[in-house]
Amino acid sequence: MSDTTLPKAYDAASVESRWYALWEERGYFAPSSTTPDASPYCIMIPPPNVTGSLHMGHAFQDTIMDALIRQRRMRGGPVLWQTGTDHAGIATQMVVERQLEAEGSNRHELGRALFLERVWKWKGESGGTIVRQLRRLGASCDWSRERFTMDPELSHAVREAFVRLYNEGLIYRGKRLVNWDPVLLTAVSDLEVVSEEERGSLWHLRYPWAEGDGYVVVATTRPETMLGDVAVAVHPEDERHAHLVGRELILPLTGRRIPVIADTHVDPAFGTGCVKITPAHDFNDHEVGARHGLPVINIFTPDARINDQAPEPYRGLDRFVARAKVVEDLTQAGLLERIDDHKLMIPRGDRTKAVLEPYLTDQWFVKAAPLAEEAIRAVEDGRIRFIPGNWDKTYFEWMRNIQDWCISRQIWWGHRIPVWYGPDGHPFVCNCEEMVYEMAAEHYGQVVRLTRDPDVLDTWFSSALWPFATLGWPRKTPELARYYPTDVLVTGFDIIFFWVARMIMMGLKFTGEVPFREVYITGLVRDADGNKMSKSKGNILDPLDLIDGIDLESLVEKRTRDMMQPQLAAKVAAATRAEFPQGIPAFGTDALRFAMAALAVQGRDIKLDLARVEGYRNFCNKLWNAARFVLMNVEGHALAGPVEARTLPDRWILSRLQKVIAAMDAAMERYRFDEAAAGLHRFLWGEFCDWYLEMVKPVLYDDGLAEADKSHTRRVMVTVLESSLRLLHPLMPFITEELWQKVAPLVERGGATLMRAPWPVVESRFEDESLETEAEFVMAMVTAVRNVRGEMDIPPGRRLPVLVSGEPEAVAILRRHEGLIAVLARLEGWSELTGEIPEGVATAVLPGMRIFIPLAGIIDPTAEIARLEKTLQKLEADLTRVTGKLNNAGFLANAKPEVVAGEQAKARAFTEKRQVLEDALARMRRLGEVA
RNA sequence: GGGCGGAUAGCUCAGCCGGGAGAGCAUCGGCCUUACAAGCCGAGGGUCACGGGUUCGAACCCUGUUCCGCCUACCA
Repeated sequence: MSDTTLPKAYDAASVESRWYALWEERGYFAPSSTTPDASPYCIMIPPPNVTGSLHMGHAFQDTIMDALIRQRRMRGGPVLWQTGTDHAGIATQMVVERQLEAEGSNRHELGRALFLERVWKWKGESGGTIVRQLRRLGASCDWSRERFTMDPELSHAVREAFVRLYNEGLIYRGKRLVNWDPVLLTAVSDLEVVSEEERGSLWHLRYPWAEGDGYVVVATTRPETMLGDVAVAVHPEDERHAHLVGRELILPLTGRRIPVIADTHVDPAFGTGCVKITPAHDFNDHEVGARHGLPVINIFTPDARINDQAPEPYRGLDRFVARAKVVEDLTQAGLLERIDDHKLMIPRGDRTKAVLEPYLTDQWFVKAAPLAEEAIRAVEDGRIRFIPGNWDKTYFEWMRNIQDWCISRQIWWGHRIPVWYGPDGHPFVCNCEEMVYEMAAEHYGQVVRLTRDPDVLDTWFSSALWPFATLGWPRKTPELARYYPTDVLVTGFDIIFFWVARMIMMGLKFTGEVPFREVYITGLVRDADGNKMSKSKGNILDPLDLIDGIDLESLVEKRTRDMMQPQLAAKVAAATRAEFPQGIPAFGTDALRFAMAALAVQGRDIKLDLARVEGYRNFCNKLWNAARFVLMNVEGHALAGPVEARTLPDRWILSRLQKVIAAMDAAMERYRFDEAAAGLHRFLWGEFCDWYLEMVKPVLYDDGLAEADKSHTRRVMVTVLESSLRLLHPLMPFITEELWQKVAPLVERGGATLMRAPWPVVESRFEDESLETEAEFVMAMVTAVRNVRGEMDIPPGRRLPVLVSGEPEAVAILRRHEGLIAVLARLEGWSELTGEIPEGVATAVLPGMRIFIPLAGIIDPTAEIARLEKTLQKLEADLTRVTGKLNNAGFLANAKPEVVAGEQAKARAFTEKRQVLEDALARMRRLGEVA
């Protein structure tokens, strides 16, 4: 097969497999600059979970990042797409713990060191998956700079950040109520709590007076916590209860005397207006207790069993068992007033789904408010811009009410907190383990044993440093100087608080600058029904399965494997069989990427429509065949020198190309990837293929035409294709590279890779507005004839003669391009109408021109009458609307002059067209009667 | 409770600064026209959720309502 011959159909798999490895091998992903004064451009990838695998959200966001990166790279500046992975503390630890459980072991049996060894081993085994998948997407990130959040360099940055914040008093340790996961046995931050409404009960309990008869009724959704009650509160202005304040109650089951206190926290309108106060197990109660100097009685063990603070019968019981027993015992004692059904928000851990408990423990916190101040300002004054813009409201809302951030986790996989305690518990905080002993020796005047804090840091603490830590911070590296602040962050709204806000706080704190100038917030990728994709729903799609295709059985097996809730497997399997009876065909990476871009509408989630992906696979094939056509038609021919457009098609397509380049630039600038994709699709398919290549055929196939003229057309044809490939490359890297390698050398543009070819720029000398108008008229003429042909069911092969009459300019255009029009409309010939309109013609009307197609003998008068009536009907509606406007004095007085003129022109054209159609209709009716 | 977003063709979605409602898919009709049947040429299909307002003119601006989604919040 020669260089310029392509297979008949595009085969994504064979093309894609060739290019990525070569790009990577040759170092094309690393920053380099072809244009010395071009400014640097940098995007930090949101590091995916190192042991995770690629999902649709990654495919979506990575496509967008890669498109931005590839475009900027082609523009010539140094471009860095910093990549890497995250250690995902809790998630990864849980996976390994589950493995141990399956082996009948657990992490405590193994011990910390061996357990960590085991996690590292798991990271080594499964850690390659997601980066391999990222490569399949064509992501052109700089693998030579790949980072992992637990790399020594990054760990050093994490410790450094901790030490600096600690020394400034922005990190502190304190005994606080935190959200406690009794399954995982660790504290989690507010953000890791997912609260959802669940059905529960509201128990109304009677607390008897210590002195005298009677009781107070309090309501609770967690009766077991009454064992830790220390007071009952009423609102200070609640007249019903004012006289009770200061009296004492006997807390049932414990016998403890507890006071009635007054606090504004109580909502007098709710329930009885009396609230039980449990400072150790409720965030609000904790504050109330603190205000009133009440004791804090913790009744739970870390795994949420009742501890020894509670009466003997309850000790050791699980919280829910204890709940049942408390309720039963109160019932026995006649102290249960009633039970109401009640909907309430249940806080669960986002990983374990366990019901969390407010729990009193020693934890490390970041004092967030001072950091938030500057972070708020950065968005207010525009140093950081959210796209779409209204996300800043979400950001401000959270930032202005920010709570201190609990950063310590009682797990093992993560950055260990750089704090050591002396024999008396004095903390030594230091980035370096050796130095900390010197610090301690100095403090105590002798060498002492130190114990390191056992906890690790919240994963997001290290993620917050990602933009600068990956560039070498705290060292002052050239990379940091060059690429920081980075240009744009592309991420989902679900991690604005977790990650975006914290990067901004930390970035400003440690570098004095924002970590990125823009934040492009993407929507979520949902399934065809609009549901969030999740393993438990069984509606996950693996991007690679859209790329490579997958048969039904494998898909079912994949979706039902390793399910957290195996009982759902049958349902998932059935749904999968119903949705994909044939499995999923292979669409290829480029088609998937193009679909992602086309669907990337701002501020909206994506419902993934596989038909759309399929459509863009077809687009790949279309492009492939267009290139095939071009190559076939230039093979063996010399191309003319500089581009010189002589013919209407050549001049038209070049002019259109300039507009597409401008539109593409504008769309990418505004992060309107949907517009970018739609614009290229329309141009290449709807204009280049449907019209230009068809218009070129009569030129190339005309034996009477000089070779020199054909040569110019060939040049234009290749030039436009070559430019289009460059424009398309950011969205469809593989097919464009493959084709460009064959096409570009023909116009002396070849190079080692399209990745580093220059980005197209508008050449205004090719723009030609009036020529475009003329071309549009030509196309309208062709369409008009085709329309008649289609409606009349005249075989496409049948050549038709036409008669025209019209304004001289219109006829002149027809005359100038008669050959072209004849081929495209399959005309036998044309002549200007002189005299009467013959009988039995079909009529088409264009601005300034009437076209009559003699169809005597083959025309069906009934069909033509119907066609004309239909056209007329539409026209009448248009005309009524337009004349309505023109008869409106208000419109004439207020509308802009050009709008009025436009309406007047429309009215004239519509009136003229109506006349022609009415005449045609009359003639056809006569013919119908004769027949 | 507060905030944000959505409702446009059968489906998925565009519609920019207010000025003749669009695309892809699906449907219908005709085509193996020598790049492409993963294709070509045509066609049909819309009470722009509903009510009011502003305006000469509203899918678009204002307002109210309904429905759907998401985020957020301390009602025991």
